[in-house]
Amino acid sequence: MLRIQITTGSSLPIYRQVVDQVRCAVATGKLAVGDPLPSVRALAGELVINPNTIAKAYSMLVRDGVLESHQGRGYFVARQRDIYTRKERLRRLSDIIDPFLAEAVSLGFDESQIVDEIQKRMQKLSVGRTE
Amino acid sequence: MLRIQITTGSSLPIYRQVVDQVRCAVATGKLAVGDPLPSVRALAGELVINPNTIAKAYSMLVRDGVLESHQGRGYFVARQRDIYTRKERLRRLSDIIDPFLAEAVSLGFDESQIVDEIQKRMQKLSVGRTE
Amino acid sequence: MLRIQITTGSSLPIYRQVVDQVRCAVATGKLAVGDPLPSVRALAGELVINPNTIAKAYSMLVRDGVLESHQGRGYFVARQRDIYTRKERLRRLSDIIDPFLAEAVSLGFDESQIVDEIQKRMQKLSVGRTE
Amino acid sequence: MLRIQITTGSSLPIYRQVVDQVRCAVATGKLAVGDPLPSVRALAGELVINPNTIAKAYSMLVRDGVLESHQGRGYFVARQRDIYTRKERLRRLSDIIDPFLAEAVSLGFDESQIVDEIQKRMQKLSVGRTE
DNA sequence: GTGGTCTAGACCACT
DNA sequence: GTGGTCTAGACCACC
Repeated sequence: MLRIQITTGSSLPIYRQVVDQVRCAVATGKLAVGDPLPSVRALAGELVINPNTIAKAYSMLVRDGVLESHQGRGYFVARQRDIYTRKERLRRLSDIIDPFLAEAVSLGFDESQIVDEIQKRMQKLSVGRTE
Repeated sequence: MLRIQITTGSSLPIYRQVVDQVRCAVATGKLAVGDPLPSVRALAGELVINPNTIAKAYSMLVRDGVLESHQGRGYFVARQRDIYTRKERLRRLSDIIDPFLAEAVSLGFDESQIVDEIQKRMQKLSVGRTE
Repeated sequence: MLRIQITTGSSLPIYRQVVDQVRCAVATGKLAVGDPLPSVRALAGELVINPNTIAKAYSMLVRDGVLESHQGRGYFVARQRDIYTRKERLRRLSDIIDPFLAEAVSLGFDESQIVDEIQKRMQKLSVGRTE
Repeated sequence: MLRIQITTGSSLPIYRQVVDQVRCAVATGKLAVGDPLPSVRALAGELVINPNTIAKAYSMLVRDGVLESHQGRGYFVARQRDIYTRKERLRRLSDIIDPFLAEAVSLGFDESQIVDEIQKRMQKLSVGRTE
């Protein structure tokens, strides 16, 4: 069962932390098609946050085709399909790269430092990978 | 004089778009130390947005040491200096790396693709650099 | 909960009065790490001023690392950390010392009187310190 | 003849820099009663700023009883009189001490460091003192 | 309920 | 003309 962790000390909203972690787990293979997710109430209780926040995160993931909900049984990883064309995905990537780089560069980091830090972070994400 | 472009309807707030573009222009040398910026009212008029929005963007850049304001004269590019400690800069970098990577990974990109795209973008930013 | 007082009609802008008082409260331990601040709207209502003015004060305190904001929950005292380099802190100190001394000297006070008064004030600030 | 220096790189408005320096010079005895000041046009030309700015500074000093203007001859240091009572002067001092200390303390400086820095600055001001 | 963004418009300070 | 402060009020995102 996926282990979700949130940091209340972050400026990133809680529901986004949940969405991002589930997406990452699916993208990296930590969660396989058909795997169940923690129930809304269980997860909300464990993280000591409002169940509505989890429900919102899950339903966004359903809307995006990452999860499926089965009435009375819970949420499960959906069969993945490429929703976006390659071009669309690249456009979305560059949309988020530009503000990220603007901030990083003006913090005084150069290309190699940024890439280094990204590689460090990616390795942490990949730990526990099942695939 | 710097040419700023914004897209209303983006999820990125207008004032952030302005901040990012000014930061990039300064970081890449398109704007040099002492260069004046478009006046708050002029830029607001040109972009057809409220002057307060520009004022907010500029004042954030002042707080980050990118610009200086001079009452009655306008905003100017400040002499760049290290205002944040190394630890603080790393903290801010990691703050923006995590949501960025989460989004990129969930778009289906892997580490090498993300790094590739970042390197491409960085090269484009450097083109036109004066210093 | 922190009690903030402002004097309209002062030459010091309202948002600066708020910033200064919160800073003092945090620096002297009257507010501890994690303590919540009055909500933007509640404080604005209590002081009978516009919420935007409080929002401006709080967001400056966030940029200086004194507070943290959490969407939908409120503002909280942040874990204090050194965000500015030693050089930058000295630069900021000298920026405020010169106009302060110019004013004090022109009021007819000499060095020892100014230092005396500062020491008195500092002792008052430290009274009530918790840590 | 008094030598006035302004830094356009400061956030302190030019007219305030002029006012403060004249006041300091008078308070420390660098300028004695009856001494002439540089003419508005001469000083404006020397500092490469708008004559109105100097005129404004001088007329504020006249209003405060620091200078006297003699039609066609220029501005001169006025016979000093105590405009404010001791109580009033102390009130004004504490008015400016509080925001100053709030900022200094939250920059991480303690009492001895602040006093040190003030003593350094005061020595610089006193250099060239005539009295 | 909370904070975040943006608008429209006023009045003041500075050059 | 420039920026700085403040108000009033809207709409959205988050919990």
